Amino acid sequence: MAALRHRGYRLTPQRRAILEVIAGTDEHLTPADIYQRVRGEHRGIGLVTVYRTLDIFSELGLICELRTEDGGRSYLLTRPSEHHHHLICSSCGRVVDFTGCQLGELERRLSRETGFQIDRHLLEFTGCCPDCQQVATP
Amino acid sequence: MAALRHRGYRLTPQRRAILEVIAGTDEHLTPADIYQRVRGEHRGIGLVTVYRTLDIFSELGLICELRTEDGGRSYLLTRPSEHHHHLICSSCGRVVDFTGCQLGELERRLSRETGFQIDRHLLEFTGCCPDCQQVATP
DNA sequence: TTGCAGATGAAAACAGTTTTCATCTAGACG
DNA sequence: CGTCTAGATGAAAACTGTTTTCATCTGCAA
Repeated sequence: MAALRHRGYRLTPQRRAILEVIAGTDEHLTPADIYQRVRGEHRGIGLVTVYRTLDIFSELGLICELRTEDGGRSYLLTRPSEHHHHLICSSCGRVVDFTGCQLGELERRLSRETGFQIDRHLLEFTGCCPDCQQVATP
Repeated sequence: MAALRHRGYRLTPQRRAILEVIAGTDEHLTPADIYQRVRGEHRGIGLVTVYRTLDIFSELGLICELRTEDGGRSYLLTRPSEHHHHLICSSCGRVVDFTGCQLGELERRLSRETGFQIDRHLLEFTGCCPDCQQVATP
């Protein structure tokens, strides 16, 4: 939260509430989800504010944005602050972070072969989490 | 194109034109791009038809959909029909396919550690292609 | 040919996101 | 403490990309 002030942003109750909601769960939430949850304790808040705040948080690296397959977006508290990727349950939407992608070698190979100067990558695994496997196959 | 008929879809001039446009370039095109190009030779076509056709083609595996960072989508002829990923130039948008991601071991590790039953993954490298590097640094 | 399921295009509906603008307020300063 | 103001907010409107609806058209099997 102090990060906000350091960058010249104000610390408003709305922003505090939004961050609390995101920090209070390990699900990934869409802007609409967040809007609804924040409204519980903060009646008059507008969806616009949620969008604006998410932009700021994500620019500051406090939260991390992920794109779902259908083009929607959702947000998640940045937990491991290091470089990491996501493992997503296609059934319940649960997201698990993992580190250690070991793509350095592949990146070097591609760079050599194509001449691209590679500066980032996106890796996502999708599957069925243990809980959902149980439900699916009784 | 025969793939269409085999699956019970009709072979219409609109569909032919759309596939031609996509096959005629190695850029990835958004629905709007495709619409515009097809209109050149096929005046009355509607954007709706483009959307519907893209859905079909992509379901048939003729083209492959990719999500851009800003949530948009674009399409590309499926060139290597095997499992492959993309290397995208962040400057000009050029897309290069590559195979051989060697994520099998990582997938097994994750599966073991998290209990997820993993069924697919998404890997994308982003960087600056050789042409754009030259333009950027003269 | 003919018949008709499937395909098309126009317009309207929709969902998610961004802009605009008048109003409000966090917090720096006196 | 108040005061002041750049920055923040909320409501409504605008926008963008996509999907639905529906009346009309057409590829193609018989």
